[in-house]
Amino acid sequence: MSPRTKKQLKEIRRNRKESIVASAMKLFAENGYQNVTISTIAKAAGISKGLMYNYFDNKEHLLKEIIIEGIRQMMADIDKVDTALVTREIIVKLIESNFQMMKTDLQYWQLYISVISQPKVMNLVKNEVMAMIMPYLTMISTYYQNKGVKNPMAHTFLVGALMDGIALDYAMAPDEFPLDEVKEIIIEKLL
Amino acid sequence: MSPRTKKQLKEIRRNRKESIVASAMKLFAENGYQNVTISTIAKAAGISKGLMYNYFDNKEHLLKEIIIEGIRQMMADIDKVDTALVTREIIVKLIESNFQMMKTDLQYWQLYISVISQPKVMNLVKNEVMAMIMPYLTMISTYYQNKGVKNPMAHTFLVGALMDGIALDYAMAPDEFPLDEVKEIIIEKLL
Amino acid sequence: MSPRTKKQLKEIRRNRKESIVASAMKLFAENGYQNVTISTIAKAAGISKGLMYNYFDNKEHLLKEIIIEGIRQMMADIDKVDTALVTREIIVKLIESNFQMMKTDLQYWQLYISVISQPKVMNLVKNEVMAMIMPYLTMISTYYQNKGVKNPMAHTFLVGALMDGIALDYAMAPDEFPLDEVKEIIIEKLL
Amino acid sequence: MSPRTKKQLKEIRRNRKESIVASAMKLFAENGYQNVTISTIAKAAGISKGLMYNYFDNKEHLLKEIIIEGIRQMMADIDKVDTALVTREIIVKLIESNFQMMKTDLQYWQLYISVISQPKVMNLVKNEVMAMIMPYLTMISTYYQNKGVKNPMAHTFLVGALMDGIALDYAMAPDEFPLDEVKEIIIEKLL
DNA sequence: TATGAATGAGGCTTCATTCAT
DNA sequence: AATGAATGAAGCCTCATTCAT
Repeated sequence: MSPRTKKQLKEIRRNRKESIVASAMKLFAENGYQNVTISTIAKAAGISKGLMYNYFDNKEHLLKEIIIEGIRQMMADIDKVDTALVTREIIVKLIESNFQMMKTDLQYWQLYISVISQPKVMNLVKNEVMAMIMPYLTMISTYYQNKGVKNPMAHTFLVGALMDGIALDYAMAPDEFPLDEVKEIIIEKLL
Repeated sequence: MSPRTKKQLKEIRRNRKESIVASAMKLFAENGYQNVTISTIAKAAGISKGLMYNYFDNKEHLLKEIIIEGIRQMMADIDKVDTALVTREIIVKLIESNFQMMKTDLQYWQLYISVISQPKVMNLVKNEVMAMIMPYLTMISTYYQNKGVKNPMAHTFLVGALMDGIALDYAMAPDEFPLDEVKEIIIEKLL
Repeated sequence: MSPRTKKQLKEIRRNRKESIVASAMKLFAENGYQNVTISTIAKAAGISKGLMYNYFDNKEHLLKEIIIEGIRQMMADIDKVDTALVTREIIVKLIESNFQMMKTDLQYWQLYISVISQPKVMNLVKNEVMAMIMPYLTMISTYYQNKGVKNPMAHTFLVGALMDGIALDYAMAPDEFPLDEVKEIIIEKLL
Repeated sequence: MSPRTKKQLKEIRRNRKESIVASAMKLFAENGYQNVTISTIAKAAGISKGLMYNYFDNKEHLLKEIIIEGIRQMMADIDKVDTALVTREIIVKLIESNFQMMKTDLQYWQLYISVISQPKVMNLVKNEVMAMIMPYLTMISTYYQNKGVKNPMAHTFLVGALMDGIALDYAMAPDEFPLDEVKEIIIEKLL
């Protein structure tokens, strides 16, 4: 029998990788990075432990790739927002995008929260996360500056913390948290 | 030497337990629950590994007690706030208390955050945490009700999430986060 | 294309095998048997991991073949020495051949030494090695006998040990070991 | 029951450590460092895998300690040789000491050989081994200098290599190697 | 013949927990 | 009550070998 073609192999690898990432993301989000073993992920993905290392160098890299992949996907959404202008309208859109993503990608947000709340784990992906967040923080900061508030930086930190806190609480009890109403209050009172 | 009285023994036990909890809390907060060994805690508390199990059934129970003890201590501070009335003044005091505690007990907050952000771990202490937090959430809710806002519950959730988010971000970078300015904005725009 | 003749196929196999052996010998010598993976060898030989097993039953057999092949090659050189006569001149030539090979095939000597110094591994190739070395030991022994020394066998062992020791030390630090001067001393004092 | 006294504990540790070192030395010597697992050593020493790490930081440290301990013990013997003078008599004694040790501590020599012949392993203990050997090499070098040979360094290297080679061959087949006769030849022809 | 995905045993190490003293 | 030696179950990772294609 002849060996599989390059295309076939690529397809196999893509599928496997996706299934590993999906399993890992779910497990990491539910239990925290440190409480999930490679063995568990492998089992959840229906493959052997050893094969994990055919796709990821090690556990850390797996986490990193998941975080980065998540960022990339969400960016694809947010990037429809025009980052050049910083009108109130744009900022509102940004916030709304963020809320929308929390609903859509709950699991990813759970993971994100579980990562940033554990310094040891956060350090693994700090750079990537920062690179992702920075442009938006800059936009918000600019917005408050233009608006002429006394303390634009503090406003920015507040909004950032608020979004983190909402993610945290929403992820903890998605059915109870009144995401939309909270969003309205933010838009009304803080922007 | 005459044998120690029961009372003395009890006193020793209490002191020792406190010293274990103190050591463990510090270590957990600094390094994360998973990265601290029983051995390390014992050394820090000046006792042997084996003796630890004379005071705590296992590592998980130790964590539980620490979380609960931490909340109790913080509540003791807050309790000086009069919970019967819900004037704006009182709520401001409540918020200020909270910010004060973040500064004072940074380490504990770090631990608290890292715990609640992991669903599986959170479940271990959910009931206790909820029971202790509830009265304050009720106060805030009542306050917004009295104030006549359209959506008191959502406001309450927002304030709760905000405090969590601030704790999270402040714990992550205490030197950069403008705690006091943020507090002022909250009082001004959200209360 | 017409199907390759049996002869051609055999030729391909032979070449491939040689290329595997060459790659493996180099890698084993540089890194030690245990520190080289089948995967690495395959890559170095420009073939796939799976195909390796078409040429060698397993890693151990590969080592065995390498050792034996190495000895065969070196013997081929030595064999130009006339083993029928055992004049001093011939023995000197033998020793000089040996020194020459250490320089030329340093890598192989390193491997050889690392193999024979581990009893369990040595046993894998003991017979082959012995069979190939024996004739030369016999020559040396005969030489000392003819020379009328009191203890020809001991002299032979000494020379054998000396050659092994030189290989060992020279392989360990080829730049520092004064191979030529040492050779001169041997010829002068021991032959 | 009261806990064991410091003295008792020390005794326990000393015994255990000795038994581990003995098992490990034997196994390392017979199979080579890389072919012996911690698990095997533990089993041979009659203890659990985990306990190994109560006595040695890791496998490398275990090897190091064994090598160093072996060196220390042999030094204790050799050091009776007066290293200040370098008369022929002294050098002869040195060589004889060395031969004596090969007989007495065969296992250790086997280990030594298996270590120096594998670069990767040798690097772990290079410094310690060099420190051990250096003084004697210096003595020998001085001896040949005093004797006025043309090439004292080469003579020293030769003797060093010879001792290594003898250790190698003797360790490989202790019953066949004519240790004493070889020694006599060395003394007669090389000193 | 040829490929590389896939397996699974096994290696090193850590650590919560137990237990003899 | 107190100690720390001892255990054993994992955890991460590697790699020789197999197998579907």
